[in-house]
Amino acid sequence: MVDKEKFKEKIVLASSKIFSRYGFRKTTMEEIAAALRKGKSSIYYYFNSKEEIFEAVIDYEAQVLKNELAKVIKSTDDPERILRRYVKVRMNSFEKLSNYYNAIFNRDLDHFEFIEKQREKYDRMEIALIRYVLWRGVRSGHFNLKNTGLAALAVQTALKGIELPLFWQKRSYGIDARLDATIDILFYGIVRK
Amino acid sequence: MVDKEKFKEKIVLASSKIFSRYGFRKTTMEEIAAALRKGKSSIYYYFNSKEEIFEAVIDYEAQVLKNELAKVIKSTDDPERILRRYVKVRMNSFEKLSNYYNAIFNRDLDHFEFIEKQREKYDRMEIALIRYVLWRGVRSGHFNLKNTGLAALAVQTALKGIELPLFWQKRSYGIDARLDATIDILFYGIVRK
DNA sequence: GAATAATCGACCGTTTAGTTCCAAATAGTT
DNA sequence: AACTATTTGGAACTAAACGGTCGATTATTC
Repeated sequence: MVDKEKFKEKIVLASSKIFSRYGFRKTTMEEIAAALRKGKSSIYYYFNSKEEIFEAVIDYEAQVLKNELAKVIKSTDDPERILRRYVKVRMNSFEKLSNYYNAIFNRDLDHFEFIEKQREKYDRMEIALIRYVLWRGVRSGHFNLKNTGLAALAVQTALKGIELPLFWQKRSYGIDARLDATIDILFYGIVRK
Repeated sequence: MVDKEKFKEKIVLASSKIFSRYGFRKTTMEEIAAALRKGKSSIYYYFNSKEEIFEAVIDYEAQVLKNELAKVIKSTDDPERILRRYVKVRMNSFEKLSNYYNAIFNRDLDHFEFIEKQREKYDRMEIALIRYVLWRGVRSGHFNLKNTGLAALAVQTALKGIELPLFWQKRSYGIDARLDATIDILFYGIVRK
């Protein structure tokens, strides 16, 4: 029973890779089982359905992302640099945790209820994080904002706007530079002159 | 009728990308059709089956590879450098033309007759190219070989040996350096001291 | 050696995907 | 405009694939 949980994690890890390569639809239980050197039916001893595995994968990736972002936030750097790093980590993590990313942004998966929940959860978390950064920025005099809650919402909306066109086109060189440029635009309306 | 051929090429181009992303099996006619903004059944006006499209894709990629390699061979560089470039172009092209690559090396596709044909064709072509390079190398005194035909066979066998382990593991940085190192090993038995 | 945990092959019902067919749309010709 | 040839795609067919179940079987634990 201790081992059972451990093996569930193994399944999540393996499935994460396969899902991220082929997507939910094209990934088969047989493949997941084969990756773990088990029979297909054995997998059902640990999870009740493919969907449940996917859900666990999303949860896992969300956790990873949250940890990465939290680490950035904790830094004692100045708020502007933190926000900058926050955006970059967010983008890079999404690249890795592509299932979570697709869950949040892909319309193909709309029919899963837990996806919608996850989206809301993600939004709330992100807004809270951003708000915290902004709040610290205001307190230290780096940022110039009246209502950090509202501002956090606005920043997140802007980030989402940057994000999509960035992912639809080829992930080529110079992505960091472009990211910086876009963040700059965001900043110069925020940073105290 | 002129346009028909043009559109067949469009299908090949589009399918090449999809096949290379998802493989033959996971690629659906619907996806191919959607990529070309056509109904699924319209594709059958141009090709008789999914397999036939795949075959055309392989042929196309083989042609591209052959051209790339031929260009290298034609260079007036010294034979050693040519052979070196040949190997690199070969490896890099394979990365791009992954359908052809998979057709040649993947065991999942063994059941297609035309794959076997393609393999043989590729082998013959490659041996001829290598032999030509070796022959020029011998003539110019760079290489030290009795029977270039036999030597070409040996070199190709060696290349195949390098190739697979190189592809199974992560395509990470330093691949060029490792390639050079491996080629060196091959060379020091060939190049005249 | 019984009891429990874990694995697996065979099977089922449903869905998917390759392919065919045909009618409709479109383009080309006279 | 009428007629023909080319091109398209919706609907239907069929075989295969897939998610999931079940009962039997094999490890493992006590």
